[in-house]
Order: sequence, then C-alpha cells, then structure tokens
Amino acid sequence: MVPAPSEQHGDVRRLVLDAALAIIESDGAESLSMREVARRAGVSHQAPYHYFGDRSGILAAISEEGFTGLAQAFRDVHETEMPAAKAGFIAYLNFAREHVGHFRVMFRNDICGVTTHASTAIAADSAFDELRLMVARITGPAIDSKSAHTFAFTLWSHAHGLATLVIDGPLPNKIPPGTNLEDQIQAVIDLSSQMVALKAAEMGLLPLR
Amino acid sequence: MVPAPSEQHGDVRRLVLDAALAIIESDGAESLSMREVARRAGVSHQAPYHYFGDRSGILAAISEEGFTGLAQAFRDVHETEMPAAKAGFIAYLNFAREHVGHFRVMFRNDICGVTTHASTAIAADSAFDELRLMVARITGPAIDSKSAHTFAFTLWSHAHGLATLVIDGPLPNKIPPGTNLEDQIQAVIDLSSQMVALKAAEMGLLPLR
DNA sequence: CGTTGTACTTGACACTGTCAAGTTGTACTG
DNA sequence: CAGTACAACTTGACAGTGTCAAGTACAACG
Repeated sequence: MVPAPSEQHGDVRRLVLDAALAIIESDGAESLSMREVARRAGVSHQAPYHYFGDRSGILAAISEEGFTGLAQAFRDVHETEMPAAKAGFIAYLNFAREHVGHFRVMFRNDICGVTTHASTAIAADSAFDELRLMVARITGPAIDSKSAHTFAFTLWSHAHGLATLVIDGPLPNKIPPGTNLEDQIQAVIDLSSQMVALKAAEMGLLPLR
Repeated sequence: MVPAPSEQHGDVRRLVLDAALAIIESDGAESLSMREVARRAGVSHQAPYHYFGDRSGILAAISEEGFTGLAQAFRDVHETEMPAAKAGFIAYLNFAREHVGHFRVMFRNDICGVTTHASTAIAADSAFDELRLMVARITGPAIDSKSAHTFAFTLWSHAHGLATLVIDGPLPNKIPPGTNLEDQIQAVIDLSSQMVALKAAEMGLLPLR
C-alpha cells in the first residue's frame, strides 16, 4: 500500500504514536496491536518497528511523553492561588483524565519500560523531582529531608489512588444513587486536601489557610 | 453455571486458575496466554474455555476471587487493636502484596469483567460494602451518610494509591539512598493515618487515640 | 559513479484466541 | 439393561499477532 504523502515523511513516528494512543484510550493498553497501529497510521506492519524496536518500545515512548507532560503539569501548579495541596490533587487528576492513554501506560511497570528504557526512566525521575518541589511548597522549608520525602510519597499515593479509581477503577460505578460523579470527586479532593493541611499545620509547617 | 466439580478427578478449574495466577504474578496480566495456562495445567488448549468461556472469563474469575478475599481482609481488620485507619491501610497493602496476581486484575476495569460478569460485580460490591463498614468504625456513628461515603472513597483512594505504587509503580525505585523500603512504606502509612485521625477528630467524630 | 545509511516494505514463522466438531465417561431415564 | 443426555474434555482449523530476516527505494556523501 502506498503511503499517503503530501506530508513530510518524518512524521510517521508521530502518526504511529497517535494511533497507539487512540487505541489505548478507547480499548486499553491490553488491546494495543502493532499491526492495527500500523494500519491506522497507513504504513506497513513493520514500519513501527523501525522507530520503536518492538511493542514495548511504543509503550515506553508513550510513557516517556506522559511523564514529561506530568512534570509540566506539576510545574504549572505554581501559578494557581489555590491551597497548594488541593491544586496538586486537581492537577494530577486533570492530567490523568486529559491524557488517559498516557496515564494508563505510565504506571504499569510491566509494560511502561521504566526499567528497560533509559529515557523513560529519566522522564519519570524528573516528574518525581517536580512533585517533590511542588510538595515543598505545601510543607514549607521547615521540614527535614526524610519527612519531606515521606510527605511527597504520601500525597502522591493519595492523588494516584483517586486518579486510578476514577479512570479505570470501580469508583464511578459506586457513587450513591442521586449524586453526581463530579461532586463526589470534588468532595474526595476537598477532604483529602483538608487532611493534608491539618497535618501540615499540626507539624507546625504552615499556618492553616 | 458450572456444576459441582468432582473432587477426586483433579479440579481442573482450580488448576487453571492457579496456573493463570502464577503467570500473572510473574509476568503480569498482559502476558497471560490461554494456551500457556492450559499447558501448565496439563490440559488441552481448549479445556480452560470449557470453564471460563474466554480469556476475559478467567480474568473475571480471578477478579471475583480477589474481591471476595479483600472483603474478608476488611472483615478481619475488626479483630485488631490498632487505630482503625492504620489497620485498614495495612490490611489493604498486605492484601495487595500477598495476592499480587489477584490485585493486578481486580482494578483493571478493562479486563477484570466487573462490567460484564455479574458474579464479579457482586463480589466487588460486597467488598465495597465491607469497606464502608470498616470506615464506619473509623468515623463513628456521628456522621451523615453522604460524608460517610466520601470518607470511604477517600480512604480507599489513599490506600489504593499506595498499594498500586508499591506493587507495580515506581515507588520502590524512588526511595532515597540509604533508606529501607519497608520503613518508607511504614512512614507513609503512619502519615496517612495520622491525617485521617486528625480530620476525624476535627469533625468531632472520634477522639484522638 | 559507488558506497553508505535511513526509511521503509514484503515475506515468513511460530504462536495466539476462539469457533466447530469430535470423543469419552458418567448418570439417569424408560 | 439399552438408550439417551449431558458434562468434561480433546483435536483440528482459521484468522490475527509479534517479530526475525531480507529486500527495495532513495537521498547524501566521497
């Protein structure tokens, strides 16, 4: 089959990546097939291998892109005037919902390539560094490095749990009848960030806002 | 559906399930192959289909088993003398670590069958009911039903995030050098449960222990 | 002109999920 | 006790899959 040109031939990589993301978003990473990706990108079934080596290479590339985007999302939190914890939760959840394809891959160590693909690991590390910087804005400077790390892990866990339960988990199916999913999510975010703020205040880190 | 299997004739259903769990634990749900399962169970490549209909049937059965076990784990929390929130976090994480195969499947709506397999959905619902009962022991009776629901979702998110990050996520690779993974996990659990306890106290639900 | 490298394509292979159609044993009717 | 029904498998086939190997087209460079 002749590839439809009229585009620079350098964007096959991008076409492949976008086709893969479309499949993952609609059907999950499980059903990603190299040949279907190639078909949608309008190239031969081996073209993707040229760029990504193998199936895991595509997933690793998506994962890397995801972590880079997540790091940026963390950076952008700086701009808001909301309490930092709440803004962080919202940013994390928004990222997950707006980049479902990426998010579904990024935190699956079995497929995301963070252990095998160096550039993916670097992107993941820099996202975690951004997270720590963001958490530092919540805890303030009056905290030792070990506690700061624990704080970062803890907030990450809280945000990550909510995001995964919302995206792929059973949470949307379990809201009580007559209530709205978005309201329920907001309530969880509010409660979580209040818990964080209370603890930060108790530790004498920051005054309650 | 499937009638009572004759005990002596080697419970093929159980063999198939165990073989599938072994594969999922070592290689992830991604690499579960029906034929490899059949091979390990020592049966023909079609025998598993007899019991489970298709690939998703096996995953759904594992998921169902997992939710039943998780419900039991929630029930057992009752027995401990620890603060309820902390005991809940520990129970959740322990379940995830001791049943990695089940856990990896249960919260993947795309493959776990909770939307398509009725008995799996029932098991998932009853696990969530147990969770709400457990959370009721944290919040006490002085809370309205809507807030109780939000509290349950929130604790679930926190515990679930930690568990997924520990099991498959990058958390184990990101602990600061010179620190111990188990200590780090304990610190996160402690911090999380303190946050919960503080909020519960602030809401006038339970005295701080 | 010849070489080299990139960006693919075509072909092949073993393996996969699943449908269809047997085969065997057991249980229960008539 | 023959006949039948049905569960518990097995064997066979097919299209689709990931991936290795080899080929083709074409630009850049010497």
